[in-house]
Amino acid sequence: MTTPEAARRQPYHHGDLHRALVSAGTELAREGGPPAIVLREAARRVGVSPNAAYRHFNALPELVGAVAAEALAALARSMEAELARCRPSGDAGIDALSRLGAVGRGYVHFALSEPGLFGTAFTRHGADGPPAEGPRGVGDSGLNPAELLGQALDDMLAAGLLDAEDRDAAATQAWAAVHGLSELLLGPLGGQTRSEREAVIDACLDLVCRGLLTRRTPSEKE
Amino acid sequence: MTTPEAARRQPYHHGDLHRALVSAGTELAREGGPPAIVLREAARRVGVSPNAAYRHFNALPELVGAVAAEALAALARSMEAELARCRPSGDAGIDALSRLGAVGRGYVHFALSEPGLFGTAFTRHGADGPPAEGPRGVGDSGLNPAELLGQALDDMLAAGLLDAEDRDAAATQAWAAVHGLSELLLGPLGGQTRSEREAVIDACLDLVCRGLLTRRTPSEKE
DNA sequence: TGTACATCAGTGAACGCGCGTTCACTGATGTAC
DNA sequence: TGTACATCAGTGAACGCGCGTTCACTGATGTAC
Repeated sequence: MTTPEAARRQPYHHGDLHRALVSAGTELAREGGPPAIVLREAARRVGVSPNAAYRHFNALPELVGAVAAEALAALARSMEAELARCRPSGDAGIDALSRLGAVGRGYVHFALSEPGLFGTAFTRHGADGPPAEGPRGVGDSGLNPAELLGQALDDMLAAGLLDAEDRDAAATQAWAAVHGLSELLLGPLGGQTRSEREAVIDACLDLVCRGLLTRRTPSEKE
Repeated sequence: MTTPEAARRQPYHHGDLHRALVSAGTELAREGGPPAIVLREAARRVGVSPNAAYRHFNALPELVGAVAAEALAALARSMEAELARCRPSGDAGIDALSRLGAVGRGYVHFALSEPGLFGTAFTRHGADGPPAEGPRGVGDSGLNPAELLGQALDDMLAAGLLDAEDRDAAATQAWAAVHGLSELLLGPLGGQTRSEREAVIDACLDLVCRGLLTRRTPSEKE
């Protein structure tokens, strides 16, 4: 009476092929970085013919763009996870600094644990198409990585540790430091032990904090 | 009597095909980064059949490795050019800091002016083969980029601006900062004017210097 | 409640492309005698 | 000074591969009446 289970395993309509293809593409990116995002292989993994993808994406770059957004979201979640480990100390300044450090650690840890996705998040060959509908690349907090950093810097502003006019420059410099450290640890500086890496990360975050703090205009030191 | 010029334009033996292929590969990398380094296209540009390359390279990754060394050398030369603009002030400390800044500026300027080569210099998929014969990736001074940075840090040591025990960490942190800034300016922070970029670069180098200087153990402040 | 039909979401086959690499070969070079 | 011959550095043709993309198509869905 009933159709054999084996025969109905693959219904003609997939249901949510768009999402499935993005997931498969994300898995490919995780395994081999941006160049591994291949339309035919994504379709193969989903169990669908290659051309079916063209119902959901105009062309490959659009899929790559969607995967990049997914990678950015994963990065944001890694930063949020590190932020969640911060315990309030009662001192606004100490808390702001520890949150800034958490943001940076979450960033570098993500790069080290998911190098393929990390590379994809900042690929320069994503979808040059539409500017995306709705928020993209955001974590559970609804903020993307850049916004999470911005929030930490706002905390420092509120705590009086940073001048408002230095905020944007501080964002660039902090981002550059953790991004460069990530790339270096994945490349020319690879092959360190876990504890060596943690020490290097801490030292780097420390340098950024000291650099930001010593920028304060002397007249405002309290 | 003489063979027509047109007929002898392409002698059977090229003369220095190895070097010619590396040059062509470098040009490809300049135009499109690591993925643009394609054996067949390099041979095409040199005017030779694709398989001729196999007299000089075991396989593609070996050519990529040779191009990466070329890219590192170009990076070293950019750093040397910036170093050459430093004029001695008479004060060893000021000179050391200005040389450190020059190293960093040369690095970032190279990334911005030759993004394809910059990406190739640090590609993680070079020749996994022999460890290279003789010095590779060195500039006119005979030093590679990492060694040029090391030299600048040694100057700071000599000037009493840096503790010996902090040297290696300082190298990592300075490298990370300029490397990350380079990637950011080429990617998510692209589209700035020339003067905006220079200001960002100066601010970033400034942060690194202040971060390094404030690390000195208080007891040794003179 | 039933049915015709527009629309949607897939399939199967094929296209042209450029790639890395290998085969058997040939033209040029240089060295021993 | 001349010549045989080993060696070197190229050629031409072909291989198999996997890719992005397009074509005409068909099976499933849902809606108007």
